[in-house]
Amino acid sequence: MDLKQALSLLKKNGYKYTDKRELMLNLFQKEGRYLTAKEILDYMQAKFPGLSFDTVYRNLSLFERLGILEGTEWDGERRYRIHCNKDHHHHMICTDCGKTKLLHICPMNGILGEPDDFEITGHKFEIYGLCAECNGNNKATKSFTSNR
Amino acid sequence: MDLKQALSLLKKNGYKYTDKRELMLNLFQKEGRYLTAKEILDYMQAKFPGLSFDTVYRNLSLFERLGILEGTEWDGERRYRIHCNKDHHHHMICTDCGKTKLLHICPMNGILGEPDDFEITGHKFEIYGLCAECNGNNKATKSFTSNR
DNA sequence: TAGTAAATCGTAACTATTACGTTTTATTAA
DNA sequence: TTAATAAAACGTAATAGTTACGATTTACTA
Repeated sequence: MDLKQALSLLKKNGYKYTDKRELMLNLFQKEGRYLTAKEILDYMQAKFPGLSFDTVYRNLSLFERLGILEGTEWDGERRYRIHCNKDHHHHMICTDCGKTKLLHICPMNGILGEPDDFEITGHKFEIYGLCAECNGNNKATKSFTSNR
Repeated sequence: MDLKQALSLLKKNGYKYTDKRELMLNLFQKEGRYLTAKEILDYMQAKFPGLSFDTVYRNLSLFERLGILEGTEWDGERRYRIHCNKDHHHHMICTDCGKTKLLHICPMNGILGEPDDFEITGHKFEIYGLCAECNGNNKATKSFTSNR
């Protein structure tokens, strides 16, 4: 998912293209990792000091609904990243910085037939850990690339 | 995990056996499904009107630490169930009532070797859906078995 | 360029969870 | 059996993440 696709998705569904949304999408594009609402707000307030959580959360859920972002949760906090354009995939996730590695395996392939007394609506497979940078306690690598 | 095991685990680690803990463990034992802190509090306040969230949460985290309970999260809420004594397992979970089915497959077996630039610390594989009872919108089945 | 529907602001409310000083209670040992 | 004490629970407040809402601003359209 790149900005052009996101833009046309917004337009197609009758949503407006604002400078806040542009900055937010740019951030996700640039980082390509899972971010928390707080991280997003902090980053965006550098450019838009008055930006509120309402705007961040509203857009996060809109973008997720449109398939621009994909979300998950760990350590009791919801996180989002730009949607990978792959058909169906899972992630290996660094729980420290949110960076991901694509997994090319889906455990659902090993589930033989749906049990007749249970209607499957979804599944989750994620591997958690520490990427090389975070494992080395290199705190500097956790900041936004734009701040380097 | 049954009550006797839980009891000896508490004793062995120097924790007290109180009537609140007994009721709480009984509830998990009897239900055998994922419960939220709120559900637990509601149930227990029938017997102990003054029971506080502090007690519920404190014991939940203690029981999880001791391996008496196992926890997960969905719909933005943390949930716990009595620990299955199986070695390593995953669950198919009814997101409506919290009932589970044991899965005898672990996707980690399909991961060939650990990538050298990522230290794996954990993983999560859960299948979500609706059990037969909840799928039939039979709301009555969602109450505690003790209240039937 | 005016109208309007959506987005944002500023802030409050809500929910889940954690924290803490005080009181009560289970356990241990005299 | 009782006294000592360490843990548990109570009552309540604080915190964190998220959602909600009326008023204002802004992007889009006709």
